[in-house]
Amino acid sequence: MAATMNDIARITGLGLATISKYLNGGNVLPRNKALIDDAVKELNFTVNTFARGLKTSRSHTIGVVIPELNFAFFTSIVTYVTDTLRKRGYAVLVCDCRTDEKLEKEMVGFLVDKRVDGILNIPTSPNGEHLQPALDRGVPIVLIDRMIQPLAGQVSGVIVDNADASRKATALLLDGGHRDIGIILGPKGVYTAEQRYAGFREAHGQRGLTVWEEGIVYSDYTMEGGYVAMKKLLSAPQLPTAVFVTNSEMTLGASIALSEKQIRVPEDLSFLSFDKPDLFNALFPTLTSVQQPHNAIGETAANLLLNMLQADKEPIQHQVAMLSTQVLPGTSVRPGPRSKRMTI
Amino acid sequence: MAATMNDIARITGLGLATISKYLNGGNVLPRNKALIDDAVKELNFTVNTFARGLKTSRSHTIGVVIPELNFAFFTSIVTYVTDTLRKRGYAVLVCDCRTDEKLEKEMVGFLVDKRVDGILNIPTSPNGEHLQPALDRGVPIVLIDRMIQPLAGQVSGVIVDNADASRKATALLLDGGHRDIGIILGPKGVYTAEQRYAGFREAHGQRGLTVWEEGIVYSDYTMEGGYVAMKKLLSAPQLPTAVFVTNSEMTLGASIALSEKQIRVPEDLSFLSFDKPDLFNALFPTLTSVQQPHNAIGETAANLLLNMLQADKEPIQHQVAMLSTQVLPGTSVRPGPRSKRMTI
DNA sequence: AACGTGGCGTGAAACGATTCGCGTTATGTA
DNA sequence: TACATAACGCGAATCGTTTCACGCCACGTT
Repeated sequence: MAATMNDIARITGLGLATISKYLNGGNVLPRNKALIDDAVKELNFTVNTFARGLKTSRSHTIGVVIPELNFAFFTSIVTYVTDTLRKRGYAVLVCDCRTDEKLEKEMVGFLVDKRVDGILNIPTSPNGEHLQPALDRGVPIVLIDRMIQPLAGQVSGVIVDNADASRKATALLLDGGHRDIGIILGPKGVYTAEQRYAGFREAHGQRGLTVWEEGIVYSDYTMEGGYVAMKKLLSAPQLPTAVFVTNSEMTLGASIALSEKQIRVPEDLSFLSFDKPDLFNALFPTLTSVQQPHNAIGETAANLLLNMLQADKEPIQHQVAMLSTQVLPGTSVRPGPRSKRMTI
Repeated sequence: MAATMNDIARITGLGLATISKYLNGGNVLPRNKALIDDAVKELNFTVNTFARGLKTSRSHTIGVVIPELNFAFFTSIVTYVTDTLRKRGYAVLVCDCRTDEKLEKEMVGFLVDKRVDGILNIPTSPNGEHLQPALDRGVPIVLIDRMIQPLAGQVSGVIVDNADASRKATALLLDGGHRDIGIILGPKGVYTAEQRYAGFREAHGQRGLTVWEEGIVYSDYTMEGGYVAMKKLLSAPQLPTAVFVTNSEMTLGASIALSEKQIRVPEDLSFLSFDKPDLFNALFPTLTSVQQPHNAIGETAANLLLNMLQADKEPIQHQVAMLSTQVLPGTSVRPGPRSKRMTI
């Protein structure tokens, strides 16, 4: 049914090799260019990706494995990644593993069987075992957002400097005089949560201050979790003077808890978020936040992978790109009661 | 490098045809089953999808084109669709066209070139031209959430009865005595927005009531849009006694506007939402809403497509599945001041 | 005892591109 | 004019499955 290169050869009178060469960007006489172009249009020809793949062993398809498609940050990354790859002719197979390690492993296998040229992964499993099938088959891998130490040297990665981001955010609060700072974190054991926690402590340490341990709340990066966590902070005997929420879903939940309790920001409480999506702008115009460069993360990851695919024979150079964040000033943070707590 | 069926044939001493048959679920002597299984394991063999595709012209890959990956409803559908399809061995290429008709068309072409076996589409373009390349090549199509009349008979579809849903929701308010009802709609011209608008009018008409025209606000289905729209309703000279928000993003935005203005639900205002995600439960435990069966929508769409793929030679029977919604009772709606407005 | 039947197995011909190693032609130089 | 060189074109093999058309064998039936 569909037209093949043989049909084009027949119509144009050219050889297969010539047509193939032209279709792949090679040099051909102008007359033949035109001939082929016409024939392609007339027959509505497109290259058969199966046949091409069979010869070249390349699918021009990339697999993306993420923990949850419902999380704004992940979705955003997927969008940028997909855009960048599609512009280079790559399609993207998206796999949401529901934060399930078993499912994640299954999906990597699935993608490998589908013969993807590379894999992008925001890992759920902390140890990286799930990627073994891909490594075994030499499928290039780029991790995003979360590192896996045991895999260093075998994969590339793109992360933001989470500890630094958290340090900067905390510093803003501490230097504003806050001492009783609440922090709502992601799940214990998740790379980003640990890093952000570390930065929080470091900022205190650098200033010779102790951390207000009661203010530390581990949650789950969901809107609901943020809501519950904020409620918990607000119902404790001692209230924080500032709260740092470490992702955008939780920020949404937390802010709903705030307005429920009629707590004014920043009059009653200073409020700082991690990663404020664009659509927060109208809602929380004053919100101070740490911004992750979503676009850059996605593009960098895609480009890193594309480079690995280019480097045909030379041994691949794995690298980890660390992107920096910036604090986006708002008015949701104001000076706190500096004197309230003692320095060490 | 990778093992092929030839290797298996060599090791087991069997013919290619036998191995192929077994691998595709055919009957083979138990002894040979074991032989093949062992060899497969030993060689770490997996079928080469390129070669298979070349012979069968099937990629076992489905393309999904949606307007925005950042919208909870769409993402949710993608998740269910992907799950259902993966269980049947199909991979999913996800394309977010950013509500851009030109991009949407481009993506359909891209998917067709990638030789997807079928396309699932929540259409952005209202006329369906963008699907022509797929139709020309006989790629089965299932539309989701939004119908395209000119394509009737050429594609299948899965929608919910939006008019009915909206009618039921509106009826709840009207029968509760509300007359000045605000409704926050999606963009004019978008299928679901029009349908929900129609249902809103019908509910009034059925009761011989006139619509409070000032309460109709077209927005854009975003959180930000819902926020702005609600603010607009609240700043008009005459306030609504109830507001119906027609998607979940806008509900979130609208409810933030409400708490900003310290408007209590349902004391000051009755509030009804369309499609409340699970994670709203903790935040708005009392919210009354119209529920769309996300899971069923995704599964039905996937299954409809799978059926079309099965029906190998017989002419495909196109059908449109219309799923129903249900009103999930909460306490965010309470009787309104029945007498305030006159019947016709 | 002859014969039909059904279950399994096999060889070889596709599917439609890419690519290697050569041939042919045009161009520039001595 | 002859010849080196570059530019371009061509034929044929090849990638790894699927599938068609048979062949073989063991049964059970009459």
